[in-house]
Amino acid sequence: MIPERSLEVLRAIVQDYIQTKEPVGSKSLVERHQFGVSSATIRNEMAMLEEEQLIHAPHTSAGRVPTDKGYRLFVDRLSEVKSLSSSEKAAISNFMVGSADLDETLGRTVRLLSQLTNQVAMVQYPSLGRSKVRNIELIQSADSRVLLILITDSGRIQQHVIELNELVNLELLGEIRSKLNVLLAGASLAGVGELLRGFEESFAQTSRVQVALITQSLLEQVDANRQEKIILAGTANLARREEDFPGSISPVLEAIEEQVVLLKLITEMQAEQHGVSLRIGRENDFEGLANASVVVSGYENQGSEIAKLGVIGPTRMDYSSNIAAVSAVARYLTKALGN
Amino acid sequence: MIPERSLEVLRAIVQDYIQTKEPVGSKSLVERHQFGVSSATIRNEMAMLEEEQLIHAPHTSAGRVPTDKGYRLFVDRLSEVKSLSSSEKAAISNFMVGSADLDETLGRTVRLLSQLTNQVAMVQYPSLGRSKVRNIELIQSADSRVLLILITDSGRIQQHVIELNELVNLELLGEIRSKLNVLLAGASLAGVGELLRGFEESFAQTSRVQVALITQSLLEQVDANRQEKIILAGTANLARREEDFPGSISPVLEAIEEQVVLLKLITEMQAEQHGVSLRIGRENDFEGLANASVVVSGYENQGSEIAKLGVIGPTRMDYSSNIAAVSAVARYLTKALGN
DNA sequence: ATTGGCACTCAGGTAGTTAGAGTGCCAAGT
DNA sequence: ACTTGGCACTCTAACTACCTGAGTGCCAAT
Repeated sequence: MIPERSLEVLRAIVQDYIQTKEPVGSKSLVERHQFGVSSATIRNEMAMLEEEQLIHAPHTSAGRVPTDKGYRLFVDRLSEVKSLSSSEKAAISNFMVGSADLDETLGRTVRLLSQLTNQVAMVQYPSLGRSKVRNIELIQSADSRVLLILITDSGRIQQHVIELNELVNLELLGEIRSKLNVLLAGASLAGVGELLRGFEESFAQTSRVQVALITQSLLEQVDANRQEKIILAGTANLARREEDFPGSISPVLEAIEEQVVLLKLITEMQAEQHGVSLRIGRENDFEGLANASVVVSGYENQGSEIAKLGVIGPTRMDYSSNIAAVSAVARYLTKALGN
Repeated sequence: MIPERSLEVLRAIVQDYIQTKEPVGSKSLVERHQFGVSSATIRNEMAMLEEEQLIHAPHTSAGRVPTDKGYRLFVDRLSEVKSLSSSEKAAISNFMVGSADLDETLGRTVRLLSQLTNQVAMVQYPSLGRSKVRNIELIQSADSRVLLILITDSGRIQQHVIELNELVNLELLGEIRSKLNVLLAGASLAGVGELLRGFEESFAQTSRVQVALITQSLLEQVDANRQEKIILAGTANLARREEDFPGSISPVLEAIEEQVVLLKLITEMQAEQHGVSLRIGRENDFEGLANASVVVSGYENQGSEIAKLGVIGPTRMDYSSNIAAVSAVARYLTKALGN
């Protein structure tokens, strides 16, 4: 086991490095912190820590910088979650006021999070996996087009335009609509496919083509929910931290622009402590994020997690405050969705 | 007037500079182009061009770089719009295939444009100013909530959730819905406010609160359309061109993240030639875009312009191809919306 | 008007030097 | 068994000096 004092030294190194952005040496360390010992002793400690791969010297005569492993140990065992300042809490409450609309709520949330952390913030749209159908509507939107609207019990609304290639028959549309609702109301999205099997056979031969087009589109809607969506804010914060990314920020920008990558990342991450999950540097198995850390928390509706939100920043980020912010915003969002 | 040959020299300078990213000197100029004259003559020409503020020397013994004014003259009088390669045309056609949904069409368009140009692409959502109401739907989305859907003749669908604070009365809802449609179908959005005046008075006293809530939300919907929306793609392309932005890319990122700035910019720009409008460097009166150029074109539906799209990149961009791409994509989008 | 020639300028690269921060290790002290 | 002062050593970053080459402006000759 690593002795207590070594851990203290590690903590000090991480804190100083985050603050000063300079590799930290033994001398400045004893100056800034009250260890009861001399720099030589600290040097010995640092040699141990280096042995353990927790810190690393960029070159022979430079100070030490935490490794990914060092940061990991720091967040797991050494850091306390800062509580938010009252002005931050006020900002959160203000942001959340008055929006019934899911799109708007999530939009506000992501901007809030990016302002709070000064990092790139992301919010995943609620997964519909566990949702249920509340209502299905079919509305004529042009001569030969129908608008399909799917409302789920989590309040998510999904719409899609269907091209029927022939004039819309309003009577038929009404019939399809009510039959669909009778059949599917309350059903889980996962079960929709099964329930729809053979659905068009309850219609007259001549209508079946149209019915099939509609049910097919409905299935696509349900399926489209598996490939979820993420919204981002604060991309400019990345550029402002440019010097924190050796090389260039462009691989990071590319990674976060690629929804697929982000989604994969986010869904792989499982909550650790404080309901927050994080990946540090190369723990992200995506190359472009080798110098980035990701802090993520789930948010809930009706008691179960429906999606995630979080921030992305340089490995040298202030983990304490970012974890606090992500976790707080997730809680507030959960609360906001509760109404 | 500036003599013909001087203009030839300017064109050569712009072309070489765009290609090599190096200030271009008199000697390399005569090597790369067949002017029938010596480098000394070119030097004289260049002195004239510098007099006219069309080019500029970063320092005494360096080559010349075009100024904003120089680029402007180049695009206005010297550049020919490249026609797209057949592979580019193919890419456009492919991208446009099969999407009836406005959201999806615009999403594809913006990604297409960013791939085609290797710049940051933007697409503005259609302005509803000149649109007309096609259909209004009211759907119960929870016990005390109603989903208001507004469909316009440009195919745009807008939705909003209304909290009624009491149980939804389905019969009343149906009544409101049909009366609204009778009243507003075909009306221009601008006229909706006028038409709704006194609308709730045709309902029983007890219902008026709910009716008012709904009409109010409808008006907000219409109003919300004045503050338009822009979607972006290819932000990572900025970072890849980092060296083209003296200082840092972060002001540029900030500018394009700020929808308000972009919208102001876009709406101020009026079509010049080839239906394309551009702002070069400091012609953008926004400071953060001092080293950026913006290429914009309008796209149409039913014969009139409904919104704009374009790209943003460094002033040292390939104007010919970008203008060609923007203009082509705008035309294709217009065509796609025609269906 | 064009051109070859020439003196001049200046950024950027190379090389050498220095200062300072930091290290590892050892022998002595507690 | 730790701790510590001391010391030799290392390496980067910063500064200097120097040089090279690309490019210029100007002038006298064509």
